[in-house]
Formats: sequence, structure tokens, C-alpha cells
Amino acid sequence: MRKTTTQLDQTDQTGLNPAQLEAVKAPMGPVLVLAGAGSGKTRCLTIRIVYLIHKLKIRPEEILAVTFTNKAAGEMKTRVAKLLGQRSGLRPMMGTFHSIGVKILRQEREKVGLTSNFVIFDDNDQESLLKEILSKLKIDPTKLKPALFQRIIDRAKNNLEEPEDIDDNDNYDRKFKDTARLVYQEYQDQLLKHNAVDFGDLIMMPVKIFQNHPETLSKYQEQWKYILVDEYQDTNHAQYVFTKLLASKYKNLFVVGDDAQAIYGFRGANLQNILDFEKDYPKAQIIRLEQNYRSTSPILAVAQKVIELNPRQHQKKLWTENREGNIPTLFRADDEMAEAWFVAKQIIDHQDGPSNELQYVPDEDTDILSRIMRHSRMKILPKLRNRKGLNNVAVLYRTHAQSRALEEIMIESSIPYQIVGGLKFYERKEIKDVLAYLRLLVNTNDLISLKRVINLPPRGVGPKTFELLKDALLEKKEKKLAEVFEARPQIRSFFEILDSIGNIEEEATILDIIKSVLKFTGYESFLRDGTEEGESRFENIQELFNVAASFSKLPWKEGIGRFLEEVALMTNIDELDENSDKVTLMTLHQAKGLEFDIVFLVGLEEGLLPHSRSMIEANDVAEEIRLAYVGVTRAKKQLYLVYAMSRKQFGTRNLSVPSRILKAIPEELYEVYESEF
DNA sequence: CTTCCTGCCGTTTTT
DNA sequence: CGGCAGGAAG
Repeated sequence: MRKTTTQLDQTDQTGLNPAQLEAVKAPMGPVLVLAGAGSGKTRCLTIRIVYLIHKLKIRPEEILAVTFTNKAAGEMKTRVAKLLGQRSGLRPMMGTFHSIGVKILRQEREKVGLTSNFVIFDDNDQESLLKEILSKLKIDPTKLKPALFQRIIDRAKNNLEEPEDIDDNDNYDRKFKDTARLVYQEYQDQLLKHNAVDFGDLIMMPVKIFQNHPETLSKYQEQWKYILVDEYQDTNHAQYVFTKLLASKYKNLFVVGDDAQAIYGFRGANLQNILDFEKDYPKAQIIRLEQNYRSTSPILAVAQKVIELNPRQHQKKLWTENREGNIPTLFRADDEMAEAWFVAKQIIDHQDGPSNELQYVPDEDTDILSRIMRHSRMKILPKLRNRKGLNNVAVLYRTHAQSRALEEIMIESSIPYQIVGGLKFYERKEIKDVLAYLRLLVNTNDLISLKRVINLPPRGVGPKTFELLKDALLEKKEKKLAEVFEARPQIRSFFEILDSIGNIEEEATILDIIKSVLKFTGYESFLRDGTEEGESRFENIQELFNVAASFSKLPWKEGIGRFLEEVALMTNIDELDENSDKVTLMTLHQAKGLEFDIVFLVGLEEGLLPHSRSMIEANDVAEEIRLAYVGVTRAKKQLYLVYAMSRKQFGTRNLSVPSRILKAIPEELYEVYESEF
């Protein structure tokens, strides 16, 4: 016991201030911690978990902690384990709403008509399914696009509403409302037939189960008596109801968030959830954390001006004791290449010291076209020599498309970099093909996967044959199926191959199975067609083995199930490797919760940040401002603000206007970087 | 059914 | 500029 106390005291002494300590030790009941950027809110939440276990002697398995990403959950798990020491036994449940939703669904699947080994459909699967439904219902997909229905379905599930109230599209008319309902219904039916769920279902279905089965809700209320939620400002309505139901019995709900950092409105996040916390829980304790431990005061001064563009939400003013610090730098680039060039030059200067090699000799003529053309002569970049410590540097942008120019220059100047997101590993064709084979293996109802792989390698199955096959399978008509097999013997052997793989003894590992699939289906030889590209695609699959290997201790069927689940719920940010010495390139959304010594915030232009699509509604612009605020507050020591006077998009060059966000920052808060290039 | 080519359309942000 | 859907030819 003595040791326990000492450990917690040590925890307390590692720099928690009185306000943070108040949060960690808040009495049981509803608690809202309103915490500014860089105030250590996630840390408070983590330490509170340890406090509950150590000081209050709460059993770890009675604690549920919800994080925003799997990566955050992983970090929290590591930290909690470390703080708890070598204690054996159970751990608190930590994960995202989605990963927790899956766990509940696995337990309660029969209540919503799912059977074991159901699969999770991602956006692409969703789109394929919707396309089929639209053609079946004779809806013109050029007029009412599958993407529109995806939005409707998402919104309905996020808000736990009927799918009818979408009005943000010029296609809207009276008939459309009925169509939306019809498509939604058919879509849900089809999902069930495929033994599949989508992302929205992972939250919505557990909520429905809780609502329809009080005894089940009660079971989970008893299981998790202590609930903690991080990034509460980004919860949507379904997640809010999910939390509220679970917490309604014991009301030991501890939520942490910052309304100034709410950036997921487009995904259904409802800022009102955090603003109304006091209304929902009248006895709630509100704790404010306003001291910032991350950034220096010149950076915070900029952040403050940015967020002041928005009307006041919760009153909060950040402050820091880090008075010293470099003043942020503003750079006006001619175009996106010059912007990237500036980033690279700053990194090289920082790592290797300022270099004269870099001097650019300007032309005499100063007209805009000549300046625009200059980047063609900027390619004289030295190579980076000192590659240590690059993981402290991040380049943040609004859209993935902006990464291209940056990437080019990074390669040219030998700056190691990692791009988070964009073309995801798991979105590559060959990877998705292999995953589809695996999905089919554990869930023969997954016709979307069947469609994907039945003709890989070509087995003479086109759309027509596939329709016949699908009908035969759906209606379970042996005779029809026999006919199809008769016409296309290759289909029969395809199923025979899958069958024989499916009958491999239980002790086989997931790796054996993947190898068998690659070999016996002929996919491997199909992929390795002798071209260099084929070989590199095959290498990607090799990489998949590394991930799958961590499931090789399980019986293969279970291993594949877990593997597929992990892959489906994996996010870009989970792939981020902080220990590799590389500059990180990512979107502002992905940067949430992270921090870097040096941050470049690029593309500060009207139309990009705030994004043109956001300017239709004032509310959406407010979210863009918060996004900029998130970006600025990622910087610990040095902040660069960059914009380009012209930018190429869709192959044509456009002149751009500096962002209103820049205009909101008084000139004395930054220094302008002057250069001839 | 497969392959190859043309032309069109598009880019917010993601669990 | 680039990805991909859809059409024509083999």
C-alpha cells in the first residue's frame, strides 16, 4: 500500500499545478474539464485513471476511457500501465467510440441480427453497395449521386434521426425525401444480408441495443461505472447519447475538452454537447485549465488573435510562464513551389546552419508572370546533412492536395519526411484485394468483396455473369448456382479453392492462410507480371504480413477477424511514427492533440483556409478559424506562417488573396521574412 | 470478356 | 494535372 501512495505522489509532483490536481482529484459525479490548448488535459485524464485505481481503490475493469484515435488510446494505455507499475490483472477499457462499439456489437450481435464474423464496411464498400442499390431502384446515379446518399446515411446515423432532412443540395425536392428513406432502408437491409456494418452503425447500433434492452444497458452500466471522455467537443449526437446512457446510472462521468478546438462539425460533431454539459448534469463540476505548458508567449499571442476572430464561446484566456521565445515568422511566397522551397530552406538552415549556397539571384524584371515562372530556377537546393531531430518539425496544411509540392521539394533537398494520410497504405489496390479475399474467407455473405476478387485474376466473370452468380447466391438456389458453374467452370474452382483454404486446420496461422490465398487463387502470379510495378505491389503485400504477424498467435479464423477489425478502424494518424527522424507533413485535422518544436502553417489564403467550401455558412467559417487556432497552438518554440500569391489547382494557376486569419494578426506579433526569391 | 483509350470531373476536413 | 468511369475494339 505504501508503495502505491508513493507512486501517486510522484505522479503529482511531475509538474501538476493546483488546477490540474483539482481536476485529477475531483469528487465523483459529473465533471467537465474545460481546458485550453497545451494545458495537459489528456495527461490529467490519464492520471485520473491512475488516481481512481490507486487512491480510490476502484477496480480497473470498471473504468472506460474514450479517446479520439486509437493512437491516443495506445499512448494512454502505455502511460497508465507505466504509472500502475507491475500490477498484474485487468486494465481499464480504453479506445475510441468506434472500437468500443465493435466490442459491444460482438457481444450483443444477435440483438441486431448479425452473426459472428460480421465485417466492417468502409466508405468504398459503402459506395459500391449504394451504387448497386441505386441501379436496382432505378435511380439515376448521375443526378442523385451515391456520395449524396452516403452523406444522408452518415448524418442520419450520427444524429440518430430518420434519413430525411438533408437540404444542402440543389437536387433537393419533395420526391427526394422519400427516395432518401427508401435508399436508406434498402441499404440497411443489404448490409444485414452481407453480415456487415458501417462506421455509423458501430455507434448507432449499441445505442439502439441500449434503448431497446434495458437489461443489457444495465449490464454495461454495471461493467463501466466510471467513464472518461477525451476531446468531448468533438462528440456527435450518437456518441453523446451513447455516453449519456452508460453514465446515467452512476453519473461518474469525467469529460475533457476545448470548445475552441472543435473542428469536426462536418462529421456531425455537436459543439452544443460541451456547451450544454452544465444543463445536462446540473450538479456538474466545471474546472478550467488555462495555463499553457506547450508554447512560448509570442506563439500564444498569435493564437489568441486568431481565436478572437470568432465570437466568444466559453470564456477562456490562455497564459504561459514561457515568456521567452522567438517571434513567429511570416513569409509571402510567389507560388506553392516557392512556399515549399521556403519550408525546406528553413529546415536546412535550422539543421545545418545558414548557407550561402542558397542565394537566389533575382531577375531585373518584376512583372508577376516572371515571378511566377521563377520556381523553375529555384531548384538549386543543397542536400540536408544533419538529419537528427527532424521529428520535431511539422508542416501543416488544410487539404491533402497541398502535400504534393512540399513532397517534391523535400525529395529534392534530401529531407526525410513522412506524409500522414492521403494515399493510405490500406487504400492501395493490391492491399484491398488481399483484404477482400480474407473478408470473403471469414464471411461468405460479403458479396462486395466477392465482386472485387472473383475476377482477380481474370476468370471470365464480367458484370453479367456476376449478376447471375449473385442472384443464385442470394436466393440460395442450388439449381441456379449449378447452372452458373456449368457455364463458368472457373467459378466452381474458385469456390473450391476458397473452401479448401477455409478447411485448413485451426492451428494454422493467419500468415499461412494469406500465403495460401496468394498462391492457390493465382493472385500472386497475376500480380507479379514481370513488370517493376507488379513487383513493387507485391512488396506492399509483404508489408501487410508484418501487420498480420501480430495476430499469428490466435487460431487463424479469429486472427483474421481481429486483423480485419484493426485494419478497418485504423486511421492515418495511427501510422504516424514519432520516433523516426522525419519531418511530418499532415492536414490540420490530423495534427490535433500533437505538438512539435517547429511548425509551418502553409497555404494561409482565402479559399484554402478558410476553405472556399466553408464560406457558404458563417458557422462553417468559425470552424476554419478554430482549425487555424489548432494549427498555431501545435508549435512549441517556432511558428512559421506562410502563404502563396498564386497557386496551381486543377492544372491552372490562380492568384490568391491572403487569409483573413493573417489580417487578424497585428503586424507587431510577427516578423516578415524578407528574401529575394 | 478484356484491354485500351478518351474525355470528363474534381479537392475540404475523417472515426 | 491526374484518376477513373464508360465506351469501342479485339
